[in-house]
Amino acid sequence: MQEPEHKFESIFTVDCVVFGFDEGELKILLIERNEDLFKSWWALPGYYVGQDEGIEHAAERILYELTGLRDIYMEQLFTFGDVDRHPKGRVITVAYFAMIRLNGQKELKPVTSYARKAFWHPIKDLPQLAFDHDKIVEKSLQKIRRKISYQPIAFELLPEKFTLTQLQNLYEIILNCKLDKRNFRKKMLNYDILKELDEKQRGVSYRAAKYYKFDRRKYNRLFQKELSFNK
Amino acid sequence: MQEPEHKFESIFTVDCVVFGFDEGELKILLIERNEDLFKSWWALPGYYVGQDEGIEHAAERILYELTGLRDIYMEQLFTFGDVDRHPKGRVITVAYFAMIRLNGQKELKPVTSYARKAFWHPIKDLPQLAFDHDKIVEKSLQKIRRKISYQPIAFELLPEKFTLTQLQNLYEIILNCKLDKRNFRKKMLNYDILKELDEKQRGVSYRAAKYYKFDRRKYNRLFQKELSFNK
DNA sequence: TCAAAAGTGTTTTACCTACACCCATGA
DNA sequence: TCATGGGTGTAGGTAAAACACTTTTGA
Repeated sequence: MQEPEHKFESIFTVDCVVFGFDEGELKILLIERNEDLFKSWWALPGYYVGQDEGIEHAAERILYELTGLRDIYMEQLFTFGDVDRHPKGRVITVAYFAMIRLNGQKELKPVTSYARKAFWHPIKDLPQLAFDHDKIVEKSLQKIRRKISYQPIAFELLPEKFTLTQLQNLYEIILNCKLDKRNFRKKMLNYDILKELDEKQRGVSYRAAKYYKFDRRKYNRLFQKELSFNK
Repeated sequence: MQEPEHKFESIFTVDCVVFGFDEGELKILLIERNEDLFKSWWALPGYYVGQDEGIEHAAERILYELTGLRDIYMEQLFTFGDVDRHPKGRVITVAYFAMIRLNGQKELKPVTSYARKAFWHPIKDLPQLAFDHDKIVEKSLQKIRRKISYQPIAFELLPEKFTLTQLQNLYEIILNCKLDKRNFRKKMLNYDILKELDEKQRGVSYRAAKYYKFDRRKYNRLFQKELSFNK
């Protein structure tokens, strides 16, 4: 199987597209690079995979180092390996995407030095990105658009308690279209994966909305069914 | 961004899961290895990615070398990089899957020497596979099961002309369940992506079935719509 | 009392499901 | 004429889509 002219070694990395939802906007986490290469450019948080480290582990580690968050919904997205994607040589990157709830906190504190800062950027208004990271972002957007319509990943982005309107806004932003309020509610509540709480919004100058939370147990049951396909 | 203890180089490869449909069975193409490592074991066709070769290109090249086929539907599946997936060191592999029409030909001639032989194996009855290739096969099966229900990739497996019953059989085999004949036909024809041909089966000792072919132009229109999601 | 968002039902339409018999063909 | 698979329609149920007004709250 070896033909030496084809065999070579490559550096490989992971890059993470971390989605958050805040101020009514879908955002992704970018770092400002502190390296000679693409110095001061914005880039996706990414890093070398360790010699004795699984890829998934590397992705989780990087996310932790940048955000202090663990146990986050995370999924492999795609592997980008164009010959010329890295100016200094062949670097193959495995992209992951993650979705986190910001819970109101405005800033995440990186615990590593390999980025000068980490900031949330609205997806609508991204700066120019280093390497082929714009391609990676584009692909991850396609992915969550498709995924949201058959799996309720949107909940990962919302706070523990949320109103149906907040949920609908999020769907509208991800799918980039208006949804009908009554139909949306009917459909969502029909899935029977939301638990209505006793609590209501407070301090709003309009009729207070009920809070709901996501019922992961019920969801798992539903998703089992979804996997068994439609006859 | 560099922290030397994390940076290292890895060999990387592509592996292809090539699906075919023949004798009423879903099959995948396996090679018999001719290397010291896993000698004489069955494995997915895979190979080192070249220094100046894109990953996708490598996948296409390998498929060509093993089957003589080009311009095949092919898609990146997943990247497998467990630390211990290769006994001789860290090898990361990008898996692709492909679907080809066998057109009645029983054998494909590899044009390389890195496999002793290449054979079609029924998916129901696979031999033990080298490395973690069983995991890769499992993942690709999940993928096509899901994909077939929102994209008509099944056509790639059938001959140019096919009967609705052949198409239904293929769906049943991939989805692993019985489908209702009338409902299946109604739904398929409703998609309006099949062209009815004048031709019929010949030489069969029962009522001859009409041949259809896949209308890629109409399909593309449909798929555009599908991508714009449901309000 | 006003502004702003919450909350609520019905009708129409399309699609999914279940189900059984006659037809055409070659042996 | 027989065996084999090809081919067809309908009724009932479920989910999606379209659509507008009343309610609650604080300022």
